[in-house]
Amino acid sequence: MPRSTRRRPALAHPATEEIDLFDVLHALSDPTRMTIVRVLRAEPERACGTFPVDVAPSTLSHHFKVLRESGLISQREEANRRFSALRAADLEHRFPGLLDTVLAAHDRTASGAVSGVGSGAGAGARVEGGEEG
Amino acid sequence: MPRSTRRRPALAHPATEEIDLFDVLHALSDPTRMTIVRVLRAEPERACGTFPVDVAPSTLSHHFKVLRESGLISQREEANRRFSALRAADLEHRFPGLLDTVLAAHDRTASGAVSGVGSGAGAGARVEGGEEG
DNA sequence: ACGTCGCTTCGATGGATGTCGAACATCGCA
DNA sequence: TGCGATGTTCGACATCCATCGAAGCGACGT
Repeated sequence: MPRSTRRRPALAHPATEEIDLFDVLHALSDPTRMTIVRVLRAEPERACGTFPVDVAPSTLSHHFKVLRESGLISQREEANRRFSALRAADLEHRFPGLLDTVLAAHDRTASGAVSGVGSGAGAGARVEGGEEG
Repeated sequence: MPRSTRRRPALAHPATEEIDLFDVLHALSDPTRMTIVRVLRAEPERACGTFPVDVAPSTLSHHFKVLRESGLISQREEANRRFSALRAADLEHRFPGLLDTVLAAHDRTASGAVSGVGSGAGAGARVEGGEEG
């Protein structure tokens, strides 16, 4: 048995045509998850623990699961790290313009919120999502 | 005191600039409310009880309240009837293209679900599309 | 080998949510 | 004035949801 990176059940992602609009809207209606999506939109990939959100690891894991099962993100395992990426192309194919428009709407609301995205100084930097609990 | 059509506290609507994206997304993430919005998009105004949804009157009232407080619809009282209308212009002003894009996404998923609601508006309000990797 | 790191799963918890039925208020009509 | 239509509010209820802490598991460094 290969002891490689495949012990746990392979991460389940919905196919592009299976992506449900209500799931997407629901996933996007949470500030923490919106922050994650926004960060992911500025970077091709990122490890789970490096997002500028202020929640417990278990909570973060839950949010990633919601995002993944909604089809918004994909996750890839590498060693003991899990990298997430926005399924921008799939989303664009399934719901043209949706992601851009929603993200633009959020930008308009909280303009210039995601600090340090792309600079690698994300850990510790807080964004606008996370204190509403 | 004129005991005319203003006994109940006037219906509270958020100002255009007060409309919250998360409230809108959450309101739209419910199938019943999505149906209401879709119907309203094809008609300028409609009485509450005339929507093709299959829920109890009290439940419907709840959904209208959610929609109104999210800023998606406005409600006007006339006699003992309450007419609802989509705040399309306000939404467009606040979040350009959002409503059209979300509705188009839903049309794409379940085309022809709402009886009598033919896709009326919705053409080309797309914002800067095309960017994914 | 042992401990640490990264992340998940489990169990619990408090709050929000969708749903209903019953009761209430307003208006129009006979 | 009484009744039916329209729609709301209230109370109840089951479910979902975001959150946390504790425990577990695989990978890696010392």
